[in-house]
Amino acid sequence: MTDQENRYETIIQKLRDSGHKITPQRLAIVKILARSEGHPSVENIHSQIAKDFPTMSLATVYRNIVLIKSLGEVLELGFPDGSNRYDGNKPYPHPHVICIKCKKIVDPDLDSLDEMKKEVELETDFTVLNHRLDFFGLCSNCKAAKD
Amino acid sequence: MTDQENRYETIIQKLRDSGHKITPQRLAIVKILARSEGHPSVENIHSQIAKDFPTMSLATVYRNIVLIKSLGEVLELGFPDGSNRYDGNKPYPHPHVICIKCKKIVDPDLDSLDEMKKEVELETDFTVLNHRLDFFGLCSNCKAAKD
DNA sequence: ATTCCTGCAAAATCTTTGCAGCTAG
DNA sequence: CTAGCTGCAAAGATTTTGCAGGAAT
Repeated sequence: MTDQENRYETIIQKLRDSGHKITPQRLAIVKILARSEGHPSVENIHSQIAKDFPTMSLATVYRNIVLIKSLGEVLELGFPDGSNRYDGNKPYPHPHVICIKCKKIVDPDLDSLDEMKKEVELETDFTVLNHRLDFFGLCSNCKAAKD
Repeated sequence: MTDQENRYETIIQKLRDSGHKITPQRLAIVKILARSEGHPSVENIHSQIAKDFPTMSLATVYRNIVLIKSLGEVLELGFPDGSNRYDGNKPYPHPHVICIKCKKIVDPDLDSLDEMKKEVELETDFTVLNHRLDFFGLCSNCKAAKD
């Protein structure tokens, strides 16, 4: 079973377990979130579904994202320009590297993350529960481009 | 000269140099941003000024923040709940540690930051230009509190 | 004197909510 | 059946913008 099928099943199961109905709209949203290809926005999710399901409403996308967020099965990525994008494939906090030109998002594996977290707790006497680590820059393609 | 007086002079000078007028409203906003005590929000800045200057408008606060941001002299901190707060005292990217209970924000010095940036560039082949590093948790006071 | 700035109100986003009808279980 | 869900439209919340009068230089 692929990672994405696995995520899909997990989210659907959590919805069932918490007594929520599995509607076609909900299913379509979960399917896209489980894949989270390119970290979709609300608009993006809505328009993907609206192709085959013209009455799909934005409100339903918003409501379902709130619901799935409350189950801890999707991560909301708010960006400096105010836009939000979502990750239901890796719904736990993790670092992102974002190309400011083509908007590509890469998830790096950073060995130094644990160390940094320890350093934060040591220096500030906080208990760290969560984090948000984003690096912005140019991807290899956009660096090479002429314009 | 204190750090904050220094920031105040720097911002005012940048405004003059770029041909902008120094109005009383602008001055009041810069004064608060230079200090950035507790990392104020737009509402917060506006209401502080409105005490002594009742006609002060929110639009003017927004317009001046856009201007000062464009000069690189204030950092905008967008939070997961959609709120924004500002730092004109340290306007360059730096890590934050935020208490989810009392909303206190601490700026830690992290030796591991350089290493992490290198690790990101090595692993992703991006050129990193900017970052946004926030840790969320409980500060020592809130950890100790009973409720 | 000019040019830029401000206050006000309207507009533009983005997200949430009330309601009446519909549907999954 | 019936609790929960959806679509629509209206309401919120936050930020931006057009305009005419006013202030800084």
